[in-house]
Amino acid sequence: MKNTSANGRVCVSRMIPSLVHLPDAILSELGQNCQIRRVAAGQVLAEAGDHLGMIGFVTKGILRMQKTLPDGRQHVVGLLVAGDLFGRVFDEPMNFSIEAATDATLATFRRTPFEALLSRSPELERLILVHFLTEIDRARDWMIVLSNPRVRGRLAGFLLKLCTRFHGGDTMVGSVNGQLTIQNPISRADLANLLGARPESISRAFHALADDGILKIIRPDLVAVSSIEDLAEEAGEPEMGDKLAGVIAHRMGGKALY
Amino acid sequence: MKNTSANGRVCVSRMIPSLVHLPDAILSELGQNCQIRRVAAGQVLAEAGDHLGMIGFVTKGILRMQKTLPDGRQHVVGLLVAGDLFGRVFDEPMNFSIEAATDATLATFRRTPFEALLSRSPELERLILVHFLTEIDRARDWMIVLSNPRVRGRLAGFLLKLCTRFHGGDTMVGSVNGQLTIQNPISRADLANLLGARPESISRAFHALADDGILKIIRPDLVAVSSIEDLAEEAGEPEMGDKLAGVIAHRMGGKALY
DNA sequence: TATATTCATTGACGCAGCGCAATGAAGTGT
DNA sequence: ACACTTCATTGCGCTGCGTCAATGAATATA
Repeated sequence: MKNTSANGRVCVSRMIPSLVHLPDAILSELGQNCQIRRVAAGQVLAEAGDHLGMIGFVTKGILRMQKTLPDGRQHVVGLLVAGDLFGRVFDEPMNFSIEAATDATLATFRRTPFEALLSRSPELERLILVHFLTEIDRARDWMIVLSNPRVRGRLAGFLLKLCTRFHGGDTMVGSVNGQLTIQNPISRADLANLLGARPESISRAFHALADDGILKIIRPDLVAVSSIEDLAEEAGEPEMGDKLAGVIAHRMGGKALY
Repeated sequence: MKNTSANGRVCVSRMIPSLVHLPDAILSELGQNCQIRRVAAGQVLAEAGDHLGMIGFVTKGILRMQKTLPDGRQHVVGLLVAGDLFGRVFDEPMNFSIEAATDATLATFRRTPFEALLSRSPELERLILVHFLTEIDRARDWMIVLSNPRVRGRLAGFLLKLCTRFHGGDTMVGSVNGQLTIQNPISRADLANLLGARPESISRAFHALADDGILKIIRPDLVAVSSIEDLAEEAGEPEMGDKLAGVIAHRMGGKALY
């Protein structure tokens, strides 16, 4: 299950592109502690309350952070995709459990050596700091999406987010017959937990959007968006529609949107 | 309006207790860039999209981070209380506007010197990093509260949060006749934007909790909690009730809960 | 003191979404 | 080919909350 790379340099900079500008010495040291780990969909990586002894970067697949509430509700507070980072840099226990939403590949580091390295490398610490800063903004952006009073609106907001942040290997954002296609990487149940709704409501919301001509449901996990502007309008972020429409118009093939 | 402290050491460590353990040299340097600023309730400190040229610590009062949506909805993504930090450490524009929810006092630093100091002081950078780590967890915790499908539940969750995080000078958490009293520092309208509801629903939720005997409404901004356990139950976090009940039982006078 | 303004509250009504339940569709194992 | 499991979809009744509107209470302004 675990597979330590022979060459730290290759391991780290290839698996985690965001680290590529770090000094060679740091990369090499990181590589010595790096372990590649593959996990299957549904596997639990950490439970809330655990003292997770590692820091992990997602290199492939999608993880979900969630909390199971006493009343049985399960709520997803965020998804982790390639390039994202999880685990606690310091001593506190995890506040949320982490599970693999799809088959995934991780690059993990034991916490203690990683923290030591963090203390010695201002570059790495700065990089991690910036990472968490953007993570805060993402969380708050996500709160805005979740604040939409209608399930339809939240779903539309999520689909827009798929187009921007969650594109890439797992979430295919493609183009068929000139139409934008979005592949949803997670199940209806996960989506329901993510959007604060029930699976039935998610299903109804999808078909409501389809009835309004905003998208076409090709498969349960694949939709073709007829009008990105209408989708953004439904999400309550019309300006995002114009921005995306421009980007998509100039995009060919599988290149990332942003 | 602005008032530069003569003695940096006093300014910084007195205004921002969390910095007290920093080396004297750093504190002194911080103090040279520190400006104390008082803002009145309702004042706008920054708009979304602004390149705010400063880093600010809240020393008194409450700020709210919010976004005005194209459809007119206004959503509060978080409150900032004494000890909290706002502004962008690096170059990106603000994603949210910041307004004073109450009269407030801030300790502000010009961004560029602050960043330079950050680069030279691993201690400060570590402190900031840890701060943002806890901020992420708070945002996600808050998402859990907001995920509660009923307005009553979200309100109960908010009141619990008042007991833990938002205690202190502005949010009086007191004890009258053996009952826990909670003073709500923000208006019904703000609360509605914070909890994703309308002011009328907030009002109804308060009175519904009162009808169920969970709390008594003394004034619109002051409630006496009859049973912290019931409140936690309503919020969907019964274990939090037990924890708080224990803490409150051992608490006398105005000492902070946590 | 009288008036205006802001905020909290309460009522009436309609609708969106939840809960439960049944059906359909697709994949898995024997 | 079969049952079995998992997931998506659809129907229906119920309820919480949004919406619109009016009233009350408290503070500010003249």
